[in-house]
Amino acid sequence: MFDKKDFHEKVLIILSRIPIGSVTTYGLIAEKAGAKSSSRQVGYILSTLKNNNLYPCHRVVNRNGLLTGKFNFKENEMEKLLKAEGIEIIEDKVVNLKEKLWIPNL
DNA sequence: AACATGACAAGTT
DNA sequence: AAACTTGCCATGT
Repeated sequence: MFDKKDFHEKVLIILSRIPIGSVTTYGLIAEKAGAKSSSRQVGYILSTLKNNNLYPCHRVVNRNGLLTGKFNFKENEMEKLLKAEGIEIIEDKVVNLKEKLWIPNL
């Protein structure tokens, strides 16, 4: 039984634990937060955070490694932040995603 | 209250 | 392999 508040909370917790230099996906976060099929809501939550800079929103990409949320940032802020952490981006996609991917664990 | 939309993902064609 | 379809569910109109 997961109510939306729990889900939201867990997402934030997981989000705050993404290591520098790694990325993770909406689906993985959703799964660890207890609602495997709610990956969409994860993105929605991030958008409501409005890039507080309190959470590393830029380290979340879709399962393809594509920077789907980049338009929520200033121009190419997202890409810049990731590159600054050593993540290579080509054509808005994370290069070698498998290596950079961080699997959330509680 | 009903309907459309979205920072996704998995399955089918 | 790429395009299309379906499931999902909180938010906004």
